[in-house]
Amino acid sequence: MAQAASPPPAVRNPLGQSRYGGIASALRERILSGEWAPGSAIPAESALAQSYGVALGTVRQAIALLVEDGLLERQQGKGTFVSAGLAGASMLRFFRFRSREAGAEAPASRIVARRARPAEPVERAVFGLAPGAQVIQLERVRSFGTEPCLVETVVLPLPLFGALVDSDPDDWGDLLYPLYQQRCGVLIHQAEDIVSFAQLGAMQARRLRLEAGHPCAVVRRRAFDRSGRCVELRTTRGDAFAFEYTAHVR
Amino acid sequence: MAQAASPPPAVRNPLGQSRYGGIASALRERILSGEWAPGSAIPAESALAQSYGVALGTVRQAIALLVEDGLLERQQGKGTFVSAGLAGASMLRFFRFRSREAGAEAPASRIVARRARPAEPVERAVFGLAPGAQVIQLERVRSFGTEPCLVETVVLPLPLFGALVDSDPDDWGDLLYPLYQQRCGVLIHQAEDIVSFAQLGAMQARRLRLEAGHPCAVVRRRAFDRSGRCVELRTTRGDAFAFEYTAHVR
DNA sequence: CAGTGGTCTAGACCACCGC
DNA sequence: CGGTGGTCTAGACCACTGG
Repeated sequence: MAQAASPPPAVRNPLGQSRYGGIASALRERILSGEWAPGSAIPAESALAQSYGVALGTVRQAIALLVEDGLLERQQGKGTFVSAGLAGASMLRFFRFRSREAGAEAPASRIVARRARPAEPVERAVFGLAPGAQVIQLERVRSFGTEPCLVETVVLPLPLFGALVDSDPDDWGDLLYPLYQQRCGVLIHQAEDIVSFAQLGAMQARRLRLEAGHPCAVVRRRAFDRSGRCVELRTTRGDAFAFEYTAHVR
Repeated sequence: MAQAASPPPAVRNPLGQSRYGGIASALRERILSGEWAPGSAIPAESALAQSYGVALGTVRQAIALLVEDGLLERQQGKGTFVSAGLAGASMLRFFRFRSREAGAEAPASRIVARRARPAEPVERAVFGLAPGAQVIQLERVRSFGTEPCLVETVVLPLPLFGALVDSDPDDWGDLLYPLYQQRCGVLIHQAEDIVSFAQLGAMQARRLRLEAGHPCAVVRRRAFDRSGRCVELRTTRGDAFAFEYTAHVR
């Protein structure tokens, strides 16, 4: 019995879904809607249990689902917090450059090109864009000190990232993901990388101060926001001999 | 039932560990000891709860831990089963060769060398071997049809894999992990891969029908059994330009 | 200290499976 | 149908965090 008073806030559960599943969905929507900012705490389990009219354990199962999704994080004795998303320089995990000693790890970033253009069919598909929609394409060089180490091509769907068109890239800082969040309200939540090897083209080689045809590691990334939409396509290239990637299998 | 009365079977919990943690450890030991064969069912949750003298929910939490570890698998309405370990061509789940479309089939395997030798210091360390202990080293070529695509060097601690010394490699089949399990009772449970880039040596190049110095992708794998011991070191090399590796980021 | 999440209990009923 | 895991309840106490 018990759904308590009468209408618990928008949880229609017995539709093929468990009650905690319904509560998880409801919480997910409230998180994505921005009701609780990333990094802030959601109400206590006991409060949620009461407001949804369920037992504590049920709300705990709902939260467990969202924790597994990476949307929430628990902290014993403190509370349950909205995840702050993928932080900084995750791309550098893949590359080991000798400039590893110094404390300041993130290499500097320089935008060398930016333009808007019509989305290609593949891009329309992954971004879910209508025919005729546009994308922003960025070319970017990352360097340790005076030494360039990575070149990147970044493609973003225009409707979402329009704020980037009008601002000065020199003000963007070294990391894109925090920029996405602050300027465009887009929080990168997870990504899929495909690693392969190729040879540098003339332009890329010049930017990296290597010869054309030099072996390079290529990381093609699709990045997703918290709702699972793909919101960024990125291709990163760097010296193959400086590349190393660690993965855990099951 | 039985053990109920007073002393639950060997669960010393209030020592920094939760009760379900203690039960999980106890179950882990019983699984690793072979009390229940891989693929078979463990006792029902209710039976375990009774025999350990705890509530159902507690045993469920213990089982959840082992499921997360990959040691157990639940099946609704049927039971909880001991995991059968990393199945067949797990190596190829994560990297593949573009020359092959749709081909989910494992490439054929040919052992081209096998010898026992003293373990090097690094190997003694990762395998936990005593000074003077030996290892088996295998050289292996994997091919699609008549076309070789991968060369592998596999190093195994001898005490565990002695059964492989006396048998004929032609009888081994294309996959090593099932062989380990059937001949040596070793079940590979998880692994760590390190991907990097190098150039082929003369011998490797000849086996792959490429020129020496040709760019190659290198995957160094450490594989672990269910108790977390490292039981295999493997280095796989193949044409860098046919290589592709997929990884999920958080 | 009060508030949070973490652990645990002893029940109940449901959904699924195989016979 | 009986047995399994899956969901849910309404309590209780513990361990950690912060003021």
